[in-house]
Amino acid sequence: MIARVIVDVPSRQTDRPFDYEVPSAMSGWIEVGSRVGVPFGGRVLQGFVVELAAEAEVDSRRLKAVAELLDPLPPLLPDLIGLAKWMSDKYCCSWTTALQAMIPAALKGKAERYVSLNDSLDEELEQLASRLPQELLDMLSRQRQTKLESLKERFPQYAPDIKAALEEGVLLEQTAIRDRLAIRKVLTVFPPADKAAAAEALAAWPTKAGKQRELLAFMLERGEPIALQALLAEAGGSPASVRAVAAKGLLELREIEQQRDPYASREFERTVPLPLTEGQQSVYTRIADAVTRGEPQVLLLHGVTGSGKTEVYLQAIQHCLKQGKQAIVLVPEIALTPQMVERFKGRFGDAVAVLHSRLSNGERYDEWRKIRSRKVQVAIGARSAIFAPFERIGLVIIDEEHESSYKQEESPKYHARDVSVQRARQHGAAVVLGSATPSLESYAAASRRPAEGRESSLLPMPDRALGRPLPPVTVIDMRAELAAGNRSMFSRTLHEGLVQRLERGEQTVLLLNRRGYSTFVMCRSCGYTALCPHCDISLTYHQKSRLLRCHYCGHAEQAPQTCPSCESEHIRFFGTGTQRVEEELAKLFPGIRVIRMDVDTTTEKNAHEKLLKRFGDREADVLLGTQMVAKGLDFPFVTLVGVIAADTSLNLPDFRSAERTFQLLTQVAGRAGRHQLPGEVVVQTYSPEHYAVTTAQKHDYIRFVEEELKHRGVMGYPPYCRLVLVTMSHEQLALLSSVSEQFAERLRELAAEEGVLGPLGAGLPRALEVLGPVASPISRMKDRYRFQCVIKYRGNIDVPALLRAALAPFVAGSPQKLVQFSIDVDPQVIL
DNA sequence: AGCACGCCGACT
DNA sequence: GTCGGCGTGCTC
Repeated sequence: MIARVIVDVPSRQTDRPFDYEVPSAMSGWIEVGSRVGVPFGGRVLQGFVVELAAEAEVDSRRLKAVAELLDPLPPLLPDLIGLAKWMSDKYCCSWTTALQAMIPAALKGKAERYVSLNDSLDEELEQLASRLPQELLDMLSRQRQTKLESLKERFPQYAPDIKAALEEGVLLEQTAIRDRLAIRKVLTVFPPADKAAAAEALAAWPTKAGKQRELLAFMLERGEPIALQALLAEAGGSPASVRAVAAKGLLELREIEQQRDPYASREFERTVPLPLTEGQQSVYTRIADAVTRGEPQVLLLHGVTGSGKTEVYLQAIQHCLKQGKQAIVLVPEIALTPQMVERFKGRFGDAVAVLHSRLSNGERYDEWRKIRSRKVQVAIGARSAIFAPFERIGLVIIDEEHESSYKQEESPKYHARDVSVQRARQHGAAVVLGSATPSLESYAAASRRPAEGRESSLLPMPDRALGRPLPPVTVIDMRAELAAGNRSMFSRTLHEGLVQRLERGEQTVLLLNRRGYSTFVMCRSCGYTALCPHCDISLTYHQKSRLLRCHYCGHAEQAPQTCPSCESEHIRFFGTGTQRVEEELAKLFPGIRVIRMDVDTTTEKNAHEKLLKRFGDREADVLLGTQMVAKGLDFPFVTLVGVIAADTSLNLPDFRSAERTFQLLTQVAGRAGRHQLPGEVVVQTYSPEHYAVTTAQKHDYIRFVEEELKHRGVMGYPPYCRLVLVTMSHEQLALLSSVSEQFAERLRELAAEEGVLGPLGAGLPRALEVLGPVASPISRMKDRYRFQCVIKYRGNIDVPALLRAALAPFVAGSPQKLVQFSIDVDPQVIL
């Protein structure tokens, strides 16, 4: 039998299956989706079996055999192998890059090379002693297999001799793929087996080594095993002292396996389905129907904030499970709060696996294994949870489908929404896109007139579940505030609102639209700003470490005391916008309790959750933060939401800036007055007449869409066309400039040959434009200059194929001289 | 990505 | 004359 394998080399030339003989011992085990180690170009690499065949396509003399099978249960399933191929076609990445995105980091094995003595060659071995140090030979005879890497590390000067001995065959080399991480082990200290002897030893303990004595006494007292770390924390002492006691045979120290379950210590109160409102019921029926029928369908659930979308999801999933199928729920990373997890665990208990970036690699691996081993039927997680290895998916839910975090910024630059639709197609599953502010793309797709005899795929839920009205939104023109002599960052209305909440003991959420604010350094005398020496971008000031850091390349330097340019002392560090707001709040409202949530305060593990819990327990009056306070929070005592500056995101030169602003305002407004107490929203802006602001004020999504569609149509942006962003980079500006011109020219030629080159505005059903090349918004990064082309097209054009053809002349050559191309299909930001 | 093969400059 | 630079091409 032949296995066709995609090897883990992400290059264009190796982006195809290679044939391998399957050894008979593995034949029952190897399947499509198996992870294997295969010999490839003189070394062993990890790869995935993408096909099994009876006959090889290459000459049998060239055929090699699979070296090892890495998992008893294939980590991938045939449908995922196919999905990866689809992704590599659509997003112009290699097949292996797409495959890698589907497995937990723990399974990204690397080949390790081992060395051992060739025992069959006695004479030569003796001769070896003259060339290699005794210590090295001892090491080899002691352990049967020694890592080549560690040998090279310990005996760097003998590297050539080792290499020669390997070539002669006196030393043998084996390769094996080692996973990055296996089952977790914890060093644990066990109390003495022979208590009496230990007690005796303790009594007769010499005056020296008092710490060891203490440790032993502690363990005798305790009588149960304890993790080494915990022992040191409780009883003091060092690992060395524990080892010393263990060496005397009075304690035992060994590793024990530990199961990682991030939620193991938590009890989740079971909940039962709530009665649905009329609006929820009809939406539920449509979804349940689609799941039952098993036809792939995409439904857009447009429900206002607080309309009870989650309850509909929960009951739809329940229906899906009853059909014997599995369900995947995608949420934006930031929204996967304990509140959210609790709702799913509360309804489905142990049938849920939770996958999010806050888990350690090991925890994520264990959650993933629950899915693969069929122990759970529901997976909830961020973007990559769409690759959960379920075999029979009935329902995929994408909550807050408009969120930009569903697009992966690194290769493979996939959009989880599009991947979901493709995966659902393979399974006959329904996809439910849920949002209070659907993306224009999804809304346009869903509101197209349904095919004959079909119902619309747009499911509106215009009413709030608890019957609370949407909160009134007051828009404050900050220009008028200034004219009236108010130079504070709080308008009089917002100030008054805060005073009232403090008096009544209610809570306020303050949103700072962080874009536009930054943490840069500027000299007030000469205007100098600190820039990264490797990237064309200002450095970010980190208050904690007093360092200036580059966001893109990691460069860090001391923050200067005086201006490096004019030596003035008027150099200012503009802290995060939230810090400034916090200071202002403290000044205006002495004694106010503020919880600030931004990148600075949420870096450590679970910080996000702890802060929210404190706010939920009413330990603070104000929750102040960036975008992260706008999403999915539900606190009954929040009656005021203030947006400090609505328009910072409006003025960005990106075609989605109005949409982003509308979404943000609508989302954050939805945080107010969700329960018994009525809420109110104050939006401060310098552009009160902008349609993104006025429509958000009226909670009028439809009106916003109409207005925004007009603009998109005029400017030629999605959903009227599709975009591909090609970014090219190189150290040498001149070379980059010439290559990028040639590439754009070649692309236009190829498009012309296909008969599709032409302006989008001419009303042709198929048209493609190539804009640029121009310098990228960040024109230099990590010492490489960056140019970009934007491709706009409409109609059924195989753009990836065109791109591949246009790239062909530029992929050969030495890596140093090669211009790097990065292709982003359906980019979120082009600026 | 590595690694071998192959054709032109500065050395014993 | 040779060692080594890295351009080119292949890996089942």
